[in-house]
Amino acid sequence: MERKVRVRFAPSPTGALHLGGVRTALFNYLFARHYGGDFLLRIEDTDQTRYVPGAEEYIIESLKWCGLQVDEGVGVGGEYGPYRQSERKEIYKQYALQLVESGHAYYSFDTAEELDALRKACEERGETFIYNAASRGQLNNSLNMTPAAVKEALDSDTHYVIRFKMPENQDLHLHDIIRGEVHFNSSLLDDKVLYKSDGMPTYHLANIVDDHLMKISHVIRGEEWLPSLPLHVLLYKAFGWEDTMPAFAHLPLILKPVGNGKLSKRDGNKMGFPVFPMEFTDPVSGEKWHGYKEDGYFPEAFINMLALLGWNPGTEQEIFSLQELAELFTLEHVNKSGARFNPDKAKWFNHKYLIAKPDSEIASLVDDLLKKDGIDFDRTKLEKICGLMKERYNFIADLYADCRFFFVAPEEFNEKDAKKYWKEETPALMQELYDILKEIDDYSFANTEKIISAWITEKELGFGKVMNPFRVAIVGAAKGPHMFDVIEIIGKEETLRRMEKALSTLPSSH
RNA sequence: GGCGCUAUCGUCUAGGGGUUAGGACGUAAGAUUCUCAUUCUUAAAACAGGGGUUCGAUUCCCCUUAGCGCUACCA
Repeated sequence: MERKVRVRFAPSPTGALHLGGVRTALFNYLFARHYGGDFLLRIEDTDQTRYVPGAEEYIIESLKWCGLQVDEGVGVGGEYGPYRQSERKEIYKQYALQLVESGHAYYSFDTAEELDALRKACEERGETFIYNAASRGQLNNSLNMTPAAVKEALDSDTHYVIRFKMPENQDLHLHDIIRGEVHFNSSLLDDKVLYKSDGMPTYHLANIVDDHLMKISHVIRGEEWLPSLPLHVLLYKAFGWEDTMPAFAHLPLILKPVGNGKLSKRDGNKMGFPVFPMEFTDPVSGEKWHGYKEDGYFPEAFINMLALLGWNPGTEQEIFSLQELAELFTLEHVNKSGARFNPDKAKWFNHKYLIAKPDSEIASLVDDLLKKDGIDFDRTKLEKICGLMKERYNFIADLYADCRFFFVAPEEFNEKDAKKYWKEETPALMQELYDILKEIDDYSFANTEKIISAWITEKELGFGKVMNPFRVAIVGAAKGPHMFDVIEIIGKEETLRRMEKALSTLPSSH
């Protein structure tokens, strides 16, 4: 049976989308692109208590920044909408009722408090309370009531939920594309709530109904859902949708760089790397979180890094465009074990993308920063600077910070470097160099190099003795590219001005 | 506790019944440059443990251990 590939990313708008979520979205996107299918975005907002205003917009913006184009769903539309679960309330109720009628589900009138007490009591006895065939006969539900009593309870104001009637002692051999066969026994599973007393479905019901209705062919989601797989498969069976049930693939989790557990929101601000694609401020707590975007990561680098977390191409290539990833991506190369996130490698990816960018593009990014600082700088020279300097940095902001001396004369000289290179004989030497520089009009690398090298050689001065203090005078510190490059860019006038300042500021003798 | 998943350098991973177990990040050393970086070279660094199966297991099976996940009227 050839079915059109249709996959969905179905986040819950309970806050910002974190790394793991973005990766799930990415894998779904790549899978869809690889097989020429559809990538849908569905918002699973069935828990009104955890709803965070702005989260949905954040998710959409993040996907956009990452370049993951949604084909169908919230914000895009499509023929299977609405794609926001809160707008599909009536649909779920109808399906929940259908399950009750077919005997696959039942009404449960137990209160949360009663159940909590039961769980606690069992725990104290060292037992595990499971709401299933073993216990449902003693509990307050429609299975133990006459039809009339059920009707009466339903008609009154009594709160109720609808639970799935988990079959007894069924061995389930389920298939996961990534993990192969996974085995469960239904006796250890519980009668999960499908329909809540507030009239909303739980994830389990809404998920199955929507995936069915939206003709989803493959469910690619995080490993945290693997324990729910038997319930979901049983739900498909109960509805009689087995033939069109999607295939399942459970992705390995992304773990903290250090310590135990999966990556969480908290790690971001604490460990010095973002966990969110973009900056996010919690509207309730006011807490602000870093984002990859604002921290200076290129979306391509961010995506590339994420793609290699749990997937590999089977070759030694590491740098891929989104396009290439889509061509190469298959679920066969996704691995099973959780991956520790490595912030250093994330920076390295950004470095790779930075140096691969044309100088003109970097220049325009740096120009934005210059404008912010109110500096107007020659664009051709700026491009040259970027070409000269980009190899050294991971981020544009760092490059800019280190290139400031090109744009503005150093306000002061690095004390350590000045002390190291500005020796007793230096002022005289620099004065001599200044006089030579003053006579030169062509400040091209080739010309200044020719003249100054000749002078150094002739006087047997040694390059270090001249170039190091010269650098301190011009750059302000012992860093930066080749000096002839530097003065070619800043030009004669500025070179002489900086020399004058150094000669008048730095000690004339020790 | 119960259930499930997982297990190759510090980290991400390739590989796979016989290999010098490969790459990348990071780390260290050396080389180079007028400085700082870059770059280049090199190095250290792994098959969790125990049983099987086999002529031969890191690879296949079992157990143990460890890690992770789930165990809500959250997703």
